[in-house]
Amino acid sequence: MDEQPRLMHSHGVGMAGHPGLAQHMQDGTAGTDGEGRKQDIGDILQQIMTITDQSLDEAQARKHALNCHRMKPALFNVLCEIKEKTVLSIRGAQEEEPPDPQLMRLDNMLLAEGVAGPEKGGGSAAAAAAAAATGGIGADNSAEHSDYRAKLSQIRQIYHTELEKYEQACNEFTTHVMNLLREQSRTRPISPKEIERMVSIIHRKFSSIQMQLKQSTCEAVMILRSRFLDARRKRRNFNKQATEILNEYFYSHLSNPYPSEEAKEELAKKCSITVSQGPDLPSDCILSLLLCQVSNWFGNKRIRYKKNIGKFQEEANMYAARTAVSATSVSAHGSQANSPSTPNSAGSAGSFNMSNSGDLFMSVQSLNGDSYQGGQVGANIQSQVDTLRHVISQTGGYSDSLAASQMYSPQGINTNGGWQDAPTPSSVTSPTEGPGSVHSDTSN
DNA sequence: GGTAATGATTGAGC
DNA sequence: GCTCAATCATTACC
Repeated sequence: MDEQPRLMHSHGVGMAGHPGLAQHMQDGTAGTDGEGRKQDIGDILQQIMTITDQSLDEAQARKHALNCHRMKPALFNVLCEIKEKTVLSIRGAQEEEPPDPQLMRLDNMLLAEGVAGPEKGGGSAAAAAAAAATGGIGADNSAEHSDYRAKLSQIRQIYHTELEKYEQACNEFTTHVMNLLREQSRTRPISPKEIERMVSIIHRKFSSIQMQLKQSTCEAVMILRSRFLDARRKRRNFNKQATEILNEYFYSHLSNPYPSEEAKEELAKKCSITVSQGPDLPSDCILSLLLCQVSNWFGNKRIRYKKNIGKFQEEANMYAARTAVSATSVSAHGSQANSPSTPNSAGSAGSFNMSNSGDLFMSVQSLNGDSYQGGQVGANIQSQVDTLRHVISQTGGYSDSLAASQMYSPQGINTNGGWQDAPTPSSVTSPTEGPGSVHSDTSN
């Protein structure tokens, strides 16, 4: 063994910091040749101090030599003594810490957003809500929805990749440190508890890194969310088709442009509002948003129409004419008996007047006995009645005295500024009401 | 850039 | 809870 002589004749190292070792030397446990032993110990310590500077093979050999050194037990005892003293200072640091509330919050959020935990279309509700809010009536929302999901999925992927990396690195490092400590336990006193403690320290360090990752991920999700959800005011105009459908309904129900929940739903579907939603979407949430859009539209329309009827006249004419045409075709193919206000009626209504109009409404009611939502026939009749009202009001042949103009302009709007036909059955009154009063043909 | 149109929001009233 | 009215904020058009 070449190492032995080198160990024995290395330069000395001061022992001032190791009184325990001096004690060993004094009490003769390390031999009788005090100076020589001192030199030995100095050499050993020097070897230990410089071991990291050496190559791996060299260090390995040196380590082996040190382990086999006859002074090793003495050094080990000294180290044990030192440890006895220092271990007191680190005692108490082993108490288990309660779970970090911030970490719990982050975990919960990531779980709620679908970033952490099993992938089940997490965040799709938010995406759908965002898409519905921003895209609104039209086909764009599904695109936005998928865009949101794609980005969320990207975040999720990055998060999991990084998390995996951290965990792997943590495990590797822990294993490495454990091996190192076990190895070192041959030359210095290391208890399994200490190894355990070291492992927990490493885990804490890595978990703090993980927390940073979680925090960054949460921030990314929040930014993504806000970009979609805060865009609620970033409105988009409904597409032309949707607007036409809504307008058609509005002008064909001008006397009572208050669609019921079912009608709104129907309109939403008609307008292709139905979001192309995944199987995991909460449809009730989407539906309520879409219905809200329809309600908003009608609310805006009613007010704006009422405020400036003249401005909407042309539009009203157009839709009225369109409805009349469609009603004609419907009645041509349908039962005449069921359509008292078919275009034929309209044609004969060249001499349409208010009283007739009132009678007509009553007959419509007696026929249908329901609101416009009551059924297809009722809806057709209602549309035709409203159309007739409008067409009549627009025909120049009528004198100013003709109440039709009062009916249409503003259509069904009472002196209080509201549509006279409150959607309550009680609003259906005697046909002998005064001129200008519009009987509710759409009583709910 | 100015302006009209329009979807959304808000607060009051019922 | 719904509607109205006012308003905001954005878009579309010139």
